[in-house]
Formats: sequence, C-alpha cells, structure tokens
Amino acid sequence: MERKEERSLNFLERIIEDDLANGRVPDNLIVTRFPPEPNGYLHIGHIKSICLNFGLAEKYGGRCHLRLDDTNPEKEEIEYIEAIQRDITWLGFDWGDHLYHASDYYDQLHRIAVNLIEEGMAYVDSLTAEQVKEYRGTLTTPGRNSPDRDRPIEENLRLFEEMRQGKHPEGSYVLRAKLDMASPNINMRDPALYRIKFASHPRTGDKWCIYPMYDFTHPISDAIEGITHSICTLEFEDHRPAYDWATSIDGIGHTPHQYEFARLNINYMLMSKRRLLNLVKLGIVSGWDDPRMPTITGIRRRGYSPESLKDFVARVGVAKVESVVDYNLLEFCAREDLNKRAKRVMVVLDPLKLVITNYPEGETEWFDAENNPEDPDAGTRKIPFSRELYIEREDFMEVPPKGYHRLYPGNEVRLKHAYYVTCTGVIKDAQGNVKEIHCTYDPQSRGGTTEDKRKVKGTSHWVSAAHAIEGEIRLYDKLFSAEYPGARTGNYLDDLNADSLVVVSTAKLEPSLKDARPGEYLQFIRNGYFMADSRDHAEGKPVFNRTVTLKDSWSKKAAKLE
RNA sequence: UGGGAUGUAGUGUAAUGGUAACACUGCAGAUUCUGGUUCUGCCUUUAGGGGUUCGAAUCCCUUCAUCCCAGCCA
Repeated sequence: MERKEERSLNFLERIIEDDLANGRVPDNLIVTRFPPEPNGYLHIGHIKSICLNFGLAEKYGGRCHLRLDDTNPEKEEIEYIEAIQRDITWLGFDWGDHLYHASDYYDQLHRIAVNLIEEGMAYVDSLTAEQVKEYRGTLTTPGRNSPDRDRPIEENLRLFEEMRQGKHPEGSYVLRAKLDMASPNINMRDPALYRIKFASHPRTGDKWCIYPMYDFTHPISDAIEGITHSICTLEFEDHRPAYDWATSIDGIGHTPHQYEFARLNINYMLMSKRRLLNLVKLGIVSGWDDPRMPTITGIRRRGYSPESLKDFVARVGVAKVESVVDYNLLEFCAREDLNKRAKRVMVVLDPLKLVITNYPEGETEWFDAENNPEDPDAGTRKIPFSRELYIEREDFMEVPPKGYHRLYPGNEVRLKHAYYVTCTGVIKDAQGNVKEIHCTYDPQSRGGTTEDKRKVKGTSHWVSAAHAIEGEIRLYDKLFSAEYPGARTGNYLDDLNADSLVVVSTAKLEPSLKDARPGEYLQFIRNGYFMADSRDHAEGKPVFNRTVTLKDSWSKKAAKLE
C-alpha cells in the first residue's frame, strides 16, 4: 500500500475542492486572476498572490489571467505594465492568451453604467468631494442621502453623457450607485462608480475623460472574464458586499466570488509600493531594481532564484491571520536553494599576502577544484597555485583567541584544494600592521590531504597573486536595521541601515571568474552567495552582488568570547 | 455607542470532537578539504474565564487583545 504524504490543504484549496465537489464551478474549470495595478513594480508580497492565483489554477487544472487593473491614469505607466509581465515570466508563470486590462472593458463598463442609470440605480451627483464626505456620515453614524439622489433619470442620462463628452470639469460631477446611505458598511453608502479625470491613459489615450472606480470595475472585469475565484487581500473584506452587488447587476451573467487572505509581511522590509517609490525618488536606492529593494526585479538582481522565492512563499502558507514572517526564513530558502546549485569559486575580499618560502619561485601548478560538492555532475575547474598567494585577512591572527583554528604563528592549515601550510613568520610595516605572512608548505599534502591523515582544523580559501583578477564586490545587507521600520519614530527613513551596501574594491578573484555572467549562481567559498550584476558587470570590469552570506557560527562564537 | 475580520511555541503554518505537530529562529553536540552542507538532541505553544462532552485548539456563552474601513486610490 502506498503511503501518500498529503500536505494539508489551505483554506482556499478547501473552498475550491468543496465548490468542485458540489458542482458550483461552471464546466469544473477554475479560473483565477492576478490583477496588479501598474503604478509601481511588483514586490515580494505580490509573489504570494501570484503563486496563489497561478498555483491554484495549475493545481486544479484551470487557468489564471493576468489583468492589469488600469483605472487610474494619473498613476499608471507603460513602464510598469511591461515590468510586471517581465517579473511574472521570470518567476516561471504563464498566462497564455489571457492577458487583459481593465481598460479593455471601458466600453462595456460604460454601457452597464448607462443601464444602471436607466434602471434608476445610479445617479449623477454634483456634491463636491468635501460634501460627499460630509454626507457619507462616519464609522458610527449613518450617512444622509445626497440632494441629487432623486435626480430624474433623463437628467442623469444627459449629465453622464456630458461628463463623458468632457463638458464638465474634474470634480464637478460623479456617478454614484444608489445603494444605502445608512449602511453600517461605508462601502455601501452610494459608492462612486465614475469620476471625471482629464488624464491621458497609457492604453486608451484621450478617448475617455471619465474613468470607472475599483468597486465597479473589478467585480465586473472578473465576471466578464469568467473568473470563478477572485482572491484578494484582507483589506478588501469590507468591499465584498459591493463586489456582490456589482456582480449581481442584471445582465452580468456570471457570478465570481471573492475570498480574502492575509498579505505577506516580512520584518526588516517595507512592502508598500508608495514607500518603495519614495525610496527610489529620494535616491536612497539606485532604482526599483536596486539589489536591496524587495521588488522582484531587485531580488532577482541580488541573485535569488525564482525557485527559492516560490519555496519561501509555500513555506509561509496562506491564512487569514495577519502575520509577519521572519526575514531569516527568506535567507534560509535562498541558502538551501543556492547550496544545491551555486558554483563554488574562490575570492579573497580583504587580501593578505602569503608567501610560501619553500615553494619554488616562478612555478605554477594547476589544481582541479570541484565546482560543487553537493552536485558531482557540476564537474571541476582548474585553479592556479604559486609561491605568492592572497588569503583573507581575517584568516590570520597573530594572537588568536581560544577556539580560533585558522592561521597563526606555528599553526598549520589547509589551503583549499592545494597544500597544507604552516605559518613561520609575520612581516609588519612601520605602524605594526601585518603586511605579509610567511609559511612553509608540505609537498606531501598536495591536493589537500596527506597520507598520514593528520588533521588540520582550518581550511582557507586563497587566490594566486600573479593570476588573480580584480573586481568590485558589493556586499548587500538589509535595507533597514529595525525589525519594524518606522515603528520607533514614525518615519521609516530613520531606520535605514547605514551598512546596507559595502563596496569592496580590493578583492582578488580566481581567474575563472572572468567568464562569469549575470544569471549564474555562485558561491564565493566561505564568503557567501554571489551573482554578477546585471547592470554593471562587464568584461574586464567584474562586479558581483552578494545575495546572502553563508551561515556563520564562528563569528557568533567569537563574539561571545568577547 | 458602527461594521468587518483574526487570536495555536520567538516567527509562520498544521491538527476540524480522540496523544498538540511541522518548518524557521535560538541553544548544545557529531561529521566535514567551506567554522558551509549534513546529522543528532534541547528549549518553548492552544488569549482569559465559564459551559457542553467520557473526551475540546476544535462546539456554545462571555471577556480581552489585535487588524481593516469614513479617496472622486486600488
């Protein structure tokens, strides 16, 4: 008997399976949609929604539409529309022929609005924005009907047509649904359906000067596309009655249902397009694709794989409880994925010259180095070894603390893939800084092991001085140093991490790195995971971004010894 | 003295009337040609109070806490 390891269903899967089992889904075809507004770049929070919508459709053999919710021409741009598609494709999802825009439905939406007026279910209101607010009442007191609420149908029709023709200035009129001004739910107090905006739309240009509102557009767009399960975030829970109202308008003919889940929050990160846009505008980051940004494009440039991000989202799960996921989980997912796929390579970030005094001058040996101990199929590469090398400055200490098993006078360590060396001397400059260290090597340890199998506790990475190439290494860290940016002072800019980017220009890289290119996952042994920068990396001028550090249990221990 | 939602280890998420669990974090240790990986162990959980029941995280009552809503944004 086979034992199936069944992952428990999340609440959305449960709803869908129940709907399917009870014949509530037309043609048994699940149809979902991912409906971003093209007013900014997609960020990691959107990945959750993307994975949910595309993932659910995939799991139940349905389809998922990509619909750009472009009903506010003042904020939306073609640049964003294009970036959104690029990002979703990079994640590995495909909407096939089902790319839509809310603006595709402007004609239908307009017709439905006119019908509503004819049915006496919508009216043109001349109240100012200020007055509308006043008439709406408050959270605890009911609203009052607008004096225009009973405007004759003919007049409503005429005014709405004049609005469309551009005969009235912005703000002079608005089309409203006639629902219930006394509703305890503010969204039902005669919501606006159309407003006047003399703004050129990225897709429809100047065809329209009235634009439909979310509560009208979104549900009807869903209905038009035959969406069965319309999944959105918690803050739209209050809009569900409006959603249900719109989808039940005569002639709509299809009834999708809205379900809400908790959006993704991660500590030390900002997840709001508005605030991210602000970081870009203020020049705090280099752009939407700055590797410190939580945008998909930024994370990608940083060196994350789509697989690790999807895994992350899957581990986070879906529920209706608002939650804050630990940044550690993101890094864990990155490391787990990168450990399996990254090519190992040796780079010394902070070089310290090491001279092997008993090694012949002018000689070069080429060692075979495995590319990935986790993947035998990854093969090997050649690395040059010679008398003068660079090792990491922190891999040597003249006076080591307890537990330090790297290089110090008299101690023997392994140079990865090469030889054992023993420190025999320290050369200092006039100020007493260690300039260079001298070692002897054991020719018997060639390749990194000896026949006597004696233990060396430390293994250092190194680069041959004569063969090393130079490059710029960008060490990225969290953009914010506070778990909840802005919680302390009310201004998230007060919590920027001053060390979120450290540029290292002194690094010595093994020569094979001259062939590195963006998209290739790398591990700089003992330093972290890196990727060539997709913007600035060039032949002869390498630039690498640190995706994430390796787990480092030594520095923790060392800190405790203090 | 409005409406809508939600409360399970530090953080996420399971268990849907039958032994509270998985992952991450943290802490120990083993292994290791990366102080990485891998492996082992440990820590800590049903918001409070009542009730129903042989039995409650789960059902009922009640209290408390948190989040969202008063754009002509989405």
